[in-house]
Amino acid sequence: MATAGGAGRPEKRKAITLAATVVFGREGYVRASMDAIAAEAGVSKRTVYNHFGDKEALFLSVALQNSAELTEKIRDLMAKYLDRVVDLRQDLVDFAVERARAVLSAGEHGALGRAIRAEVANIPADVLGAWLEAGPVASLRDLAAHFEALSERGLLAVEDAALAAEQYTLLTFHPVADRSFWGALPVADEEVERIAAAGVDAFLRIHGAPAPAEG
Amino acid sequence: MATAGGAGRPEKRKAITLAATVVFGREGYVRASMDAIAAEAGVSKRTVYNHFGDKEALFLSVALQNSAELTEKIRDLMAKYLDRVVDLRQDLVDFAVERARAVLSAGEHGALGRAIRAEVANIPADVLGAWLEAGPVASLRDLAAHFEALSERGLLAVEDAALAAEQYTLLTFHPVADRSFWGALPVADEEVERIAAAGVDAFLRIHGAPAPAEG
DNA sequence: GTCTATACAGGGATAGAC
DNA sequence: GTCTATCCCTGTATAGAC
Repeated sequence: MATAGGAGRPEKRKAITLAATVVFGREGYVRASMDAIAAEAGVSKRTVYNHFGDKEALFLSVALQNSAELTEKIRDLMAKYLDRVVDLRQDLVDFAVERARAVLSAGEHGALGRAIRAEVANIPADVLGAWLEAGPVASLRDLAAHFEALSERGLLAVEDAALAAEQYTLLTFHPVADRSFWGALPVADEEVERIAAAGVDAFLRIHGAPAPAEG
Repeated sequence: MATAGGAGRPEKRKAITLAATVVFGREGYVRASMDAIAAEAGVSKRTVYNHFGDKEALFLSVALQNSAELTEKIRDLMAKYLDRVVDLRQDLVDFAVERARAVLSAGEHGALGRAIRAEVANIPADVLGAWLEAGPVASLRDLAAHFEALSERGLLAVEDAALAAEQYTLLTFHPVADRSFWGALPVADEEVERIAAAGVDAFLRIHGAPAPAEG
């Protein structure tokens, strides 16, 4: 018997993964059909089952992969905006805007995250834990590390870096996630920018370094 | 032909509404079956169709009703904690805790909200607008009015009351909503309290009134 | 030996008929 | 209130093709 998640043409496997990400993201877990995923991937349904066993295993597999990819993408954004900071406020705003775009972009990574959140009650606890660890928790830790570094440089006055990272996310990302229902509906670019700016201003009131004495 | 949403024994209608709220909240829209709702209500499936037309109309009907009820409940909590404030910080913390409980309580109102959020892409724009207006938007407006009043009393220093209301919600409610996935998973009481306290502290750093000069 | 194509068994859903 | 028509989905089986 073919092993679920076992071998096969890696090319096909990749096509299935991508198709499943798209279809699960668009339709949600229950509405998505294995027929539609096979069609989207351009392979036969049997091939999907040979590679992934059953629908649930396929979903969980692409969920974990998606989570890791998104974390990597966000890590790149942090490196771009938070490593060599010159204008802290502007960099925090730009990072917020780009992260919201990356996570909540309609067609891409964000959509699957929404499907996972909708199915959370039906996901085994250990898989959910792995998804969290590879995704949101990892990003939070990365951001906390950056805030700690910025604090040591005197650009922030952060006591609890993990708390600060969460509050930055709450103030700059969640308003967009909320308005768009985690990417299901579009949000105008200008609104994302406005939200980011207001969120960063609030964040700096909580955790900003006191202005350096002049003269 | 029986009018969808028309007459019928109001007793039965109420039982169906309650049953639909429970089953949709527990299973989500797609998984919930009209059989299960009829059984939960203790009526025949035919009666359900006579009262509400079809599955989607039933869902949208209970969604709107649930949204309005939850708003009313939160309004009561605001009256309890934010009308006659003596210890502002404590009252803000208590309100945050109780609101999180009310909205995210596993079995009750919160569960249906999660189902609605999961189905947002399949809900007609006008119904979604009505749901928002009766629910989250109304609560935000109520909270902003309270913050304005507190500001006039000198207990807060709020410039933009709507923004302050949103930030309070972001800092005290969203961390719980996020951890519990909008009520799908339990969150320990102590954690809710810890989050509320940390959120209120951050909120007061943004919008708190400067300490009155003593002596 | 993996993939395609198709057909099919079994279950469950909505919605309507009687 | 039961019963049923119709449809769709998952997962398997049965063929043949590269």
